[in-house]
Amino acid sequence: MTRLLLVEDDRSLGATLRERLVREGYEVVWVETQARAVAELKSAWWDLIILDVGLPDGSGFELARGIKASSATPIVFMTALGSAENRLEGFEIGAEEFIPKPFHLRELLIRVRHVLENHAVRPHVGCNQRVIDLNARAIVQPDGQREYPPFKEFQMLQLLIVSAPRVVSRDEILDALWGEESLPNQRTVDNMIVKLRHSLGDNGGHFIRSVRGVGYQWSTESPAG
Amino acid sequence: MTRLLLVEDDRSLGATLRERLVREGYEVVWVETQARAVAELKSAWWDLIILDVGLPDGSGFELARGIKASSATPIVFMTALGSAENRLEGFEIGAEEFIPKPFHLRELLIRVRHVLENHAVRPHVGCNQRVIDLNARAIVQPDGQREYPPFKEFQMLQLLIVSAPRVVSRDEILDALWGEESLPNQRTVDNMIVKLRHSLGDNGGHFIRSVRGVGYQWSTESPAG
DNA sequence: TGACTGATGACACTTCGGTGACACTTCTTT
DNA sequence: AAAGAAGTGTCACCGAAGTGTCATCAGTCA
Repeated sequence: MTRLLLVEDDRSLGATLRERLVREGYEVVWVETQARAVAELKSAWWDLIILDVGLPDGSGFELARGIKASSATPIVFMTALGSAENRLEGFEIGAEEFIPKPFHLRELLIRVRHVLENHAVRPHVGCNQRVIDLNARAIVQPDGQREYPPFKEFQMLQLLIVSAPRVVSRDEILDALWGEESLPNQRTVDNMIVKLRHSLGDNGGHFIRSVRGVGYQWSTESPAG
Repeated sequence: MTRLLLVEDDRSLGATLRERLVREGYEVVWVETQARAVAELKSAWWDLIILDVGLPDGSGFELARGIKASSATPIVFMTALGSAENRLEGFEIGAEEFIPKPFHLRELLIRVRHVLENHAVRPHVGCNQRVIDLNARAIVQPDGQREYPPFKEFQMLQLLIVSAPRVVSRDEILDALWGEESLPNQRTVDNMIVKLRHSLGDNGGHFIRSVRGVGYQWSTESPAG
C-alpha cells in the first residue's frame, strides 16, 4: 500500500485532494499543520509527502529541509506563489516536484504517480537472507530475529539503499548524516560500514561495496558465487 | 561526460543556455530545429534533452512523443505557455520536468541536475556477451558475475564509450583523466587498455580498437568475422 | 552506575596507478 | 624485399594511498 502524507491547511482543498487520492488507491493521511506533520513523519513510513508551502505554523520549506536532511522521502510542493524565485528555493531544498496553483487535479495525480514511479523507495529491501525494514528501522535476521541498528548506522544504510546504484562518497554521507557543521572524522564512516556489514552478514562487502577512491555503493545484485 | 541535447530556436537564449551549461561541465550540443534534433538523437547517446515547446518546424510535443516512444532519455521542457493544460500535456507524454518561462538560469541548472540524478537512464552498453553498466560502474560477465574495474580504468572506458565513434587520442585521455597537471607516462594508458580489454574478453582489440598513430576507439560494431 | 552510541587514532593490509623493459607489429626507407 | 624506425602489447614490479579493523574513550540516556 502506498502511503501519502498530505499537508494542507485549506480544509476544502485538503478534503478534495484526500478524497481524490484515496479514490486512486493510495492510503492518505491528511494533516493541517507542520507540527502534526512532523509527528506523523516520526511515527511511520511515508512513500510521498504532498506539501503546501503556506502553512499556519511556518513555511513548508522549513519542514521540507528537515525531511530531506534525514531521509529520501520524495516531496511534492504545492504553492500559490509560483514565481521563479519560489520554485528555485523549492528545488534547492530537493523537492521532487513543484506544482503551482491553480492546478488541475489530474495534473496532481500525474505528478504524484510520476514521482512514485521514479523516486519510489521500497520500504522492504532484501539482502543476504535478511530483510531490511526501512519502515521499522530494523534488520530481520534469517532466524526471524529483529535487529535495530543504532540511529546513525541505519540512517547511513538507508542513504546507501535509496541512492543505489549510485556510488555515495564519504563526503555525501557526512553531509547527509551530520549536516554542514560538526563533521566527524571520515574514519567514522568506515567504522559504521564495518558494523553494518556485520549486521548484514556481508563478509565480502558484496552488498555494501567499497568503491576505492570514491565511496560506498549499495549493490542490489546478488553477489558473485 | 554528461551529454545534453539542447533544442531551442531562439538564438540568444540558446547561446546563453549552452554557455552556462558548458560552464557547469556538461557537454552540450545545441540545435535549432526538430529535424536536426532527430538526427542528433539517432547518431549519439544523450543523457538528457532540453526541449523548447515552440519550435519552427512543429510542436516540441511531437518530437517528445517520438523520443519517448523509442527510448527512455529524460526530457526537460521549456515553455512560455505555462498553463495547467499545457503542463498536463507535457507530463502525460512523460516529460521529466517542465519549466515555465521566464525562469532563472539557476533554476534550469537545478532541475537539470535533479533530473540527471534521479532519472538517469541506466546506460547499458552491450559488448561481447557482457554488459557494461555505466551507472553502477560495473561489467557484468557472461556468467552473471559482476566485475568492478578500478576507478581510472572505468573512467577511461566510459570516455571511450561516450566519445564513440570518434577516435580518442592518448592526449585526450590523459587530459580527461588526470587534468592538466601530473600527467603520467603515456604507457599508463596502454596498460589500462590492456586491462580493460582483458575484463571485456576483447582479445583481438575488436571493441577497444587501436588506431595507430592516433589513439583508441570504442567500436560498437560487431567484430569483423 | 552501566550499557551503549558514535567518534578517534593506530596499525596492518590491500589495491591502484604508474614505470620500465622487452617483444612484437606496422610503416617507411632504401 | 629487407632493414630499420616508430608505435603498440604485455609483463613484472614498486610505492603511495586508500581501507578494514581493533582498542579505546567521551558523552548520553535509562
